[in-house]
Amino acid sequence: MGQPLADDLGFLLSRASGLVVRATNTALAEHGLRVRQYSVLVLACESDDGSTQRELAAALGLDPSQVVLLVDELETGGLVERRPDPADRRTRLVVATAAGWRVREAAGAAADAAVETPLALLGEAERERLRDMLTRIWSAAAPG
Amino acid sequence: MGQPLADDLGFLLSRASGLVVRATNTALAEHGLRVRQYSVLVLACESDDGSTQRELAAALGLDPSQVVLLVDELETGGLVERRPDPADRRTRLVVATAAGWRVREAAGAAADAAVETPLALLGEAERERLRDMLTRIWSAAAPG
DNA sequence: CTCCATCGTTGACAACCTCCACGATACCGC
DNA sequence: GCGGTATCGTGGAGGTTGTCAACGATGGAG
Repeated sequence: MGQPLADDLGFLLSRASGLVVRATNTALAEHGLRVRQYSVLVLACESDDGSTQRELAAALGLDPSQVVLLVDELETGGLVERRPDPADRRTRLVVATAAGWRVREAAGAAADAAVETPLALLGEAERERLRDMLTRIWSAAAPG
Repeated sequence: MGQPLADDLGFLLSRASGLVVRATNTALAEHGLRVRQYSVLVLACESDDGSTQRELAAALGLDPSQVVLLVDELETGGLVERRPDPADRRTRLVVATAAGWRVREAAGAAADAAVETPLALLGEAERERLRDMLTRIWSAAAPG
């Protein structure tokens, strides 16, 4: 990390991230979700035939043991269910329920609105550029 | 948070942040520091006449109660000291010691090297642009 | 002098991260 | 088939972080 802390990308990254996560968390609280749970729910909605918990962990950058609890909570809330994988009896496929889809939609809107404040100074072109850079940071260090 | 999770800036931000923080943490471990402590140390080095813990908390985006422990640990390690503020007996000015400067320099080099991997795909011009955007995200929501 | 704001500090509690271990299952070489 | 090895989900331990509410001490305004 170079000279002024204000120029350190790692620091700026984590500070901005903390800010956005905090805003999102309070917005999601009305829907009974935290960001992590919401992320899992969204991923579950995205794959029609379900996702392995290992896949979820890899996509989220989390330890698989964390995903267990998140899916537990979502399953308890009836937003997601674990189905047996017909091709591999070790894995459980996580799929969103109808209720999960509804909550995901409402929570997504709330989260979008909440993030609008911190991102207010960025135009759509810049956001796209930011997305691209953040994705490349991930791909530069992730094994896939 | 819009449709695909991979396009969600909040998610991308926290995932990239986690990645970089993890890499930095392991690099700083050799110097007996964690990122948070390192951040405080750098800020302490930046201000000649010392910083209030409240100022540190605001700059870092942390709760003041967290700063207490971080400064405690740095002080125990002899990297930083709390001086009485001649102008205000409530506050304690945090300043880096000579040892603190040395460790900051070595740790900074290690951290720089560690972050190089995840940032490998970004050129210097892009990094500058990223810095600018992250700073604007912060300033859009921070009360200062 | 009184009332109120601010500073550092402490404590409690939840969330998160990291790592290790286990049983169950799959896969590969033979 | 069979045996060794790898992978999956899960659980637990221990440390770090985030959030919030208090407290005593001090400063500042009226």
